[in-house]
Amino acid sequence: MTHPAKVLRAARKATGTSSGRGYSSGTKRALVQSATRLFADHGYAGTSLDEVVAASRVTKGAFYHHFPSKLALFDAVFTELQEAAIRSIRAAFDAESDPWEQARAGLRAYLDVSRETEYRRICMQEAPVALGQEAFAESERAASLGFVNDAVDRLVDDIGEVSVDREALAAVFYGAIRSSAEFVAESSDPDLASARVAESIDVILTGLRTLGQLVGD
Amino acid sequence: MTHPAKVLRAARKATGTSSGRGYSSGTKRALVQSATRLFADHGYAGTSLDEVVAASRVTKGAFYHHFPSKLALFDAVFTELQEAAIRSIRAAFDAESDPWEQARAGLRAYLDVSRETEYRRICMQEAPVALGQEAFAESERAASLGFVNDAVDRLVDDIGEVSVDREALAAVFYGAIRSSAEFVAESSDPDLASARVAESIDVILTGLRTLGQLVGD
DNA sequence: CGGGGGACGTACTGAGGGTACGTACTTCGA
DNA sequence: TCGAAGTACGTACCCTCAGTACGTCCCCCG
Repeated sequence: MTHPAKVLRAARKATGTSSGRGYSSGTKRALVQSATRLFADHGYAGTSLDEVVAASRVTKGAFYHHFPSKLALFDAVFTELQEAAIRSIRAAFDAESDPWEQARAGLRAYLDVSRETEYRRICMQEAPVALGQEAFAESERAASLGFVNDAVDRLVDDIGEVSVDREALAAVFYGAIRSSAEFVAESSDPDLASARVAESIDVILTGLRTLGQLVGD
Repeated sequence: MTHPAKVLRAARKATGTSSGRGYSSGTKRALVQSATRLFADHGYAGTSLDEVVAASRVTKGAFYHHFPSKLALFDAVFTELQEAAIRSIRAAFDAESDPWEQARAGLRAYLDVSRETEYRRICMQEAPVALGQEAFAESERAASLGFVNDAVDRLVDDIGEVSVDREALAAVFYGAIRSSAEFVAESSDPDLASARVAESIDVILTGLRTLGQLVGD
C-alpha cells in the first residue's frame, strides 16, 4: 500500500511549506500553524486534536511523533506568539532613549501586538489556565512584565525625589496596560480606543512627574 | 431495594445541611460547595463530575437533576462568589461619602476579597475561559467594573478642570486593581504587599489630584 | 545492499461529559 | 384515603477525545 502521507509530504516539499526555523519537518510547522488558528478561535479546551491534525492534513500518529502531548503543542504555539511579541516590543523600546518616550513607545507597541486576536486569546486568556498560573507567571516575568519593570525603574529614577515602591508600581502599571489592551480589543474603533487609553496613561504619568517636580523643588 | 440516597437524605436533614437560601434541596447546596473547593483547587477542566458527585455523596443522576451541565454548575459557583464579593465591596463603598475615601475603601475591600483563593482562581482566572469572554465581560461590567466606573466618575468630577476620558481611565484603573490583587496574592506577606500596592495607587491618585489643582488655579 | 532510525499511519484503550430510563418518596385533589 | 402526577434521585449506557501500541515506509550510512 502506498501511504497517503508520501504524496502529501512530496506536495508540501514542492510548495516550500516544509521550510521553517529549526523545525525538523514541515509537518511540525503545519501543526503549530493550524493549532494557532484553532486555539485562537475555539480556545484550548474547545479544540480537539482530531481537528488540529485534520487541518494539518496529518494523523494523530504524526502529531505524537512531534509533540508529547496536547499541552506541549499549546506551549509551542504560546511560546512562538510570545517571542514574536517580545521582539516587536523590544524594537520599539530600544528605538527610544528618553525613559518617558520609551514608556510611550513600549505601550504603543504592546497595544498594537494585542490587537491581534491570536495574541490576546492565546497568550492573555488561555495560557494562564492551560499552562497553569505558576508556569505562566514565570514566562510573564521574563517577558512583558520585564519591560514594565525596566520602564518603571527608569521612570522612578527620572522622577527622583518622591519615594515609591517600584515593584508594586510596576505591578499596577502592568495591570493597567493589560486592561488597556482588552479595552482596545473590545472597542469598535480600535485606533480611537488605543489613543484614548494611551492618553489616560499619559495623564497618569504626567501626574507622577508633576508630583516629583513639586517635591523636588 | 432500599436506595442508599434515602438514608443519606435523612442524615443531611438531621444535621441541618439541607438549609440554604432557596435551593430546592441540600443536595444542590452540597454540590455547589464541593465544586467551589474542587474548582478552586484543580480548575474547571481539571475537575471531573465524578469527583464532584463523590465529594457531595451523590450520583451523576442526582447532579443532572439539579444542573443541566457541568458549565451550569460552574456558573452557579461563580455567581455565588461574585455576589458575595459585590456585597462586601458595596458595603465598604457605601460606608464612605468622600469620593477619594470611597475609592480607597473600595480598593481595600477588593484586595481583601481577592485574598481568597477561591475568588481569584474561579472568578478571575477560570471564569473568562470557562464561561467565555463574552459572558464574563458582561457580568464584569455589572459587577466590579461598575464600581470602578462610579468611582472614577466621582473622582474626575472632583478634579474638575483637567479633561480625561472617563471610560478609558476606568479601564486603566480596573486593570491596575486586578493586577494589584495578583501581586498581593503571589506575595509571601500579603498584608505588606496590600499596603504597598494601595500606596502606589494612592500616589497615582494624588498625582492626578495635584494635576487638577494646578490646572484649576 | 541491508539494517537501523526517523517519520509517519492505524487500531485500540480509558476517562469523562452527557443521556435514557427506571425507581423511590412526596404531595395533592377527589 | 387512595391513586396520580411530580420531584428527587440511581444505574447503565453512549460518544467524544486524549493518549498508547504497534506496524509500515523511507532514507541514509556503512
